[in-house]
Amino acid sequence: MHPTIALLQSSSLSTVVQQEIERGILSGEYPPGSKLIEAALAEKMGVSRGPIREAFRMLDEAGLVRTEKNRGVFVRDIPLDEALEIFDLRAAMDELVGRQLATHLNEAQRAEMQNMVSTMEQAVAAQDAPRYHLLNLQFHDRLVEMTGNRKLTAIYRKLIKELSLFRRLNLADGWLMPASANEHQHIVQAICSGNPMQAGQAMFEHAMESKARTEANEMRRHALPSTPNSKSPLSQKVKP
Amino acid sequence: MHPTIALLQSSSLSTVVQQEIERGILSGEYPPGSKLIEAALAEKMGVSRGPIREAFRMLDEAGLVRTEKNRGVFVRDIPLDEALEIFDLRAAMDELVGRQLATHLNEAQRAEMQNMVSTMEQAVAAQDAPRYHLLNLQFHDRLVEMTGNRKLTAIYRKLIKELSLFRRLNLADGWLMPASANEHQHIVQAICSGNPMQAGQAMFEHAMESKARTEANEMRRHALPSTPNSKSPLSQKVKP
DNA sequence: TTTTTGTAGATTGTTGACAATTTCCGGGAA
DNA sequence: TTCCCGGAAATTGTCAACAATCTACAAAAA
Repeated sequence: MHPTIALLQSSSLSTVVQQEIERGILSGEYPPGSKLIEAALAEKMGVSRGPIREAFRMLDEAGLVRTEKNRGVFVRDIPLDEALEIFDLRAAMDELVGRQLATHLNEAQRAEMQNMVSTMEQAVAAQDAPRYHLLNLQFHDRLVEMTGNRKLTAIYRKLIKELSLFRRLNLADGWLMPASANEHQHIVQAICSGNPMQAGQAMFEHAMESKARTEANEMRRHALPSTPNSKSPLSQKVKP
Repeated sequence: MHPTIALLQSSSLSTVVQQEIERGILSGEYPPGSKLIEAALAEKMGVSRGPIREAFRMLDEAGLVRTEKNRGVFVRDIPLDEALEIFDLRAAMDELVGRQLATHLNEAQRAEMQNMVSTMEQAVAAQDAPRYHLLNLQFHDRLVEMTGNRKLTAIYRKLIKELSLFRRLNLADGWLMPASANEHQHIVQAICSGNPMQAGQAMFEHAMESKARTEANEMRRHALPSTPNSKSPLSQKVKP
């Protein structure tokens, strides 16, 4: 079946609107804290406000926006303490991933893992931080997916999306790339060794390293000036 | 502020409709697989279809219903394999709970935990299985809540709700109550000992016991006759 | 000056109507 | 009988209009 046809059959307007708004949020087009106006989005996407509102309810339940009655919906701004909580939760999930992969891993999966790791090492050698960041996300997402646990995969992805709303995340840790890459190598080794506890511990510690890095970044940033934000025509900054 | 006023300020129709439908689903009024009809629910609750649809989108994202385009929304029926996946995930989360509680636990929390355990032991002594089941849910929910990790708490509760949709869950394990109660005592001991690894392991193993019990129940049930279901005026059974 | 009040505009909350699709059911042919 | 094909009824998808609420700004009072 043609992909476009399949898409139109399975997805109503609410769904594609939801995906489009979600894309805008994750890409930074609608920054955290900004207000999403039903009428403006409806006109931009050429639909009425009904599907927009339904999409808002999905995004709210997914944790990407927050709704205030009679005031509107706003892109969520994850506070530091909540981000740290999410890191703890993700670490526990990653530990489970490591344990399960270590117990049943086939040859194709082993090859795929090592392939991803060497690709990331190339990015490190090329000093390509953005590419490394992307590959890192893909690596961990794929590992979770390889467990075959669909609920685990779904929730893990939700957590990653929420973490991406913690804006102070992505930058300024470029010089830590080699350390992170080494940890990945260690993870793959532990998983392939077939020792669940060791693999789980490697995953857990890697996740906690990521948490510690983020927290340190945040502490350092507390002394720096505030960053100005661009204003999108569809979103207005809410008053501070 | 008066509680009624605060309630009316925070909740729109979509929210109370969502809670009401959710209550109906979890209470079994709308059994898994049954179809939820917009117009019928709208008339029953005295609102138009708009809020009903918005509530449907929330429930869909929460995993309690499934939506098929142009066909309607159905109460989700969790298959056995997905239930087992959820058990694995919950075990990992419970392990995290045990570890965190063991590292920082104050006196009031310790007393509360032991209080809950002895209440449950009374229910065991009284052979009151329904009461024990309720207390068990409260015990684990409270433990998660005591970690202070809001995201963990929210996701844990979502998983519990989904598991309650796995209908073959609640019955026929009455004679295992003493074993479960003993495990609880062991959990509290481990947490109070301040050893994170031991506490985590106790929680993890308790959760996995629950998984094994459920799986064994399901295997046994495979040879039994199918159970007839009552038909609600607002929900129609979908064809098998 | 500072605070309060009132009004106009903007935005969200809700509803009912209409279009599109699916489901149900009866009739006819193999 | 069984299968396949209409057409009616039921149900969902979408939209536009109206009501309720909030926001912003200016005028009036302390």
